[in-house]
Formats: sequence, structure tokens, C-alpha cells
Amino acid sequence: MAYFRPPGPAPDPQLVREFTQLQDQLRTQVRLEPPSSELRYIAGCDSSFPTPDTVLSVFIVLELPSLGFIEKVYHVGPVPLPYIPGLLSFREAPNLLHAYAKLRRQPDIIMVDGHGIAHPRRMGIAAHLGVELDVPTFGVAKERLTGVYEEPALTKGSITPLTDKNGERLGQVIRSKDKVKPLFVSPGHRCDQATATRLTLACLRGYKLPEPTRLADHWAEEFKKELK
DNA sequence: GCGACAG
DNA sequence: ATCTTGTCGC
Repeated sequence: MAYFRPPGPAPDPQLVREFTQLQDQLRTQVRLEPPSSELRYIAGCDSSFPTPDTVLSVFIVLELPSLGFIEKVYHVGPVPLPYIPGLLSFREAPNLLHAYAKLRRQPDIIMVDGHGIAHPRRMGIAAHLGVELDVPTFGVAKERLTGVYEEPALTKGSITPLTDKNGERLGQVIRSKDKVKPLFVSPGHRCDQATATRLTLACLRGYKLPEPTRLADHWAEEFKKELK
């Protein structure tokens, strides 16, 4: 519900320009072909904020197709930026990279909590992480950032396209559970839409969120409590 | 000029 | 994301 946003401090325009440029540079490295290797291990990641200037990031790894649990790691660090729509990756990616480095099992693909190319400049956090790690990634977001779509049918598995104003497909809107708000799935890096959608559906276990992000969400909250 | 705006 | 209690629907 971000219909009304309390008038907060306006983000420094100089800083916004700076990061937008970095984003446009990273964008040139994004590739959207299907993952080349076999997809046996899938990772999920998420971040929570124990304090306004501390970010806690989690990475978990599951085995496919059983969704059996393999491992979970986390890392705590400083928050480099305030939240600015469109620049989320610069706020969370640095710490996520530190968490990723702690994994013993390298995943074949990563399901990221947020958008992939369904972003104003096609560089959502999933694409950003994919490029920096050079690992296949795709995004699963709970809310729309950009693009237009038709509400998918209320039954689980219903899908409609998410497109930009030129009709270009940015992702797919997926009903992951009967009568609950749909998910926004889009490719990140070294991943195509078909793979992103197929894996999202393959990771559903009766909940709205697919297991990788649901568990990452869970542990991000759990570890946060442990700190307090 | 007026909204919209991942997590 | 975070702050927060009870409450409506399946």
C-alpha cells in the first residue's frame, strides 16, 4: 500500500544520477538466454533491517526437484543508501554478495526477492546480482514496479504478461495460489522467461511464495531476532 | 505540473 | 523494508 507516502527527505539528485549511470553500464552486460548448465541447485535470498542502518542478508540453497534443504548463510553489514525506487540493488546487493561468498554449495541459479528486467531501465536487483556474480538469476517480486498487466485468473497457475508501454514483455504475472495477490516474475541475467516461470512454479508448495524466497524471508526474520 | 514508486 | 492487534474469509 504505497498510495500515500509520508513526505520524506528528497533523495539527493546528484547521487541518483551517479547510480543511474552505473546501472546503465551494468545493463550492457545482461544476457537473457536460457541457463547453460544443468539446474540442480537453486538459491533464494532476502534482506531484513535489524536497525535503519544495518542490513542482514540471507542466502539459502535447495536441491531440485525435491526442494530439499542444503544450506543457509547470512551476513550483516551497513546500509549504504536510503531506499530509492529503481535503485534498490545499490542498497542491498553489496551485503548480499558478502552473504553469497559464505555459501559452500554454489547454486546453478538464484531466485531473487525483487524484479529482474521488469525495471524502468531493465536493471532490477535480480539482473544486477546476476551480472556481478555472473550466475543465472531471475526475480520474483510481490509488487509491481513498472509495466502494465491484466489481472490473471484467480486460480493457481494463471499467468498474464507484464509489458512496457511499447508492448515489450518485461515479465509475467503469476497467480501462485488461489485468490491471493499474484507474483511478478522476470528474467535477471543468463536466464529466459520460460526458465524463470518454470522454476517459480516448480518451487511452489502450497504457499504464495516459492520455497527459495519464502525460506530466505523466514530466516532473514529469524536471524534478525537472534541479534536483538 | 501531477502521479507512480521492488524492498 | 519496518512499525503493529485484532479480525475476516476459506
